[in-house]
Parts: sequence; structure tokens; C-alpha cells
Amino acid sequence: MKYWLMKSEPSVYSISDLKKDGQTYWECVRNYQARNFMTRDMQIGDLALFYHSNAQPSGVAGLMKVCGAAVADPTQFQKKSDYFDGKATPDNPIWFCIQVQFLEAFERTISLDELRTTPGLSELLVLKKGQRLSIQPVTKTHFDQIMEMAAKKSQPPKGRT
DNA sequence: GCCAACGTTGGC
DNA sequence: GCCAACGTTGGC
Repeated sequence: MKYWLMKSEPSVYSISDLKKDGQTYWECVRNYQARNFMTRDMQIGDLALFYHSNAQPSGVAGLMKVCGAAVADPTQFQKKSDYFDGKATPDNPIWFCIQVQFLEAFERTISLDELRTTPGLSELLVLKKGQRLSIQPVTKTHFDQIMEMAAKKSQPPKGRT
């Protein structure tokens, strides 16, 4: 069992959308490294943190489970799509998406600020400078720690009275 | 909207 | 295969 962090802009697709849909195909990934994680390393049953990027605040917003193996991303064939790729054909797709299932929407987003100020998470990839990968592996230790933070009702990053 | 950091493209 | 130019990501 592996653990992941997957980014999405909530204005495009948020944890609430996933909650409503139940499950979805993780479409529109156009980065080879992220694609390779999906096609080579992800397995059904893996758990993934749903990360809101370009959000207020940005951070981890929920939990989902990989529930379907990688299939060709249909958006690469759609001429009108921003994600159309003229080099891809149905016989020779370039981009793939796995299927994810909603598990949980956290009561609050665990913000970047909170992640940054939590001891033990300094090696979390999403906190590293310039780390833009939209799909990132997460260690079990980090995953467990973030889930613990999510379970606490409120854990402001700095002392508040 | 700015811009740093990174990925991709394409000329050579 | 190098690398400059360009495009994208994503925090702020």
C-alpha cells in the first residue's frame, strides 16, 4: 500500500465535487512524471490526500482511495479541450488517468502554513521549494501524521488564545 | 498580477 | 545532446 498527495485547484475540481460524485477519473494530468506515478506505481487501494492548490487556504482538504487502474485520459482526444494532444491516438494514448473514490472531506483544510510549522513534516515534498508535481508520493509516516492532524478539530499553526 | 522554479520545445 | 526561449505551476 502506497500513499500519495494529489493536487487540484478547487475552482476546477474540489473535495466537495468528489464527495458529490463519489468517484471520478483523475483527468488532465499532463506531466510525464505524474503520469508515470499513475501508470507504474499506483495500485488499487492506495490512499491519496486531496490537496487544494491556488486556494484560500491551499492545503490538504480530504482523503480518497485509488479505485481504478490507469486508463487512457479521454480529454487528450477532445479537440475542443484545453487538454487536447494531437500526438495521441486511441491506439496510442499518451496520457492516462486513474480512478479515485471519495473517502473523507476534512473538517478544515490543513493549510500549507500548518503543514510547514508541524515538526516532522519538513521533508514532505509539497513543502519543498519549487516542487510543482501534481502527484507526489507521501511516506506512511507523513501520511499518518497528516491524518492525525485532520482528526483534531482545530489545530492552529501558532498559539491562539 | 507578480514572479521563482521548473518542464518542454526546438534550433543547431 | 546542449541550451536558450518559452510555457506552466502555484504561492503570495
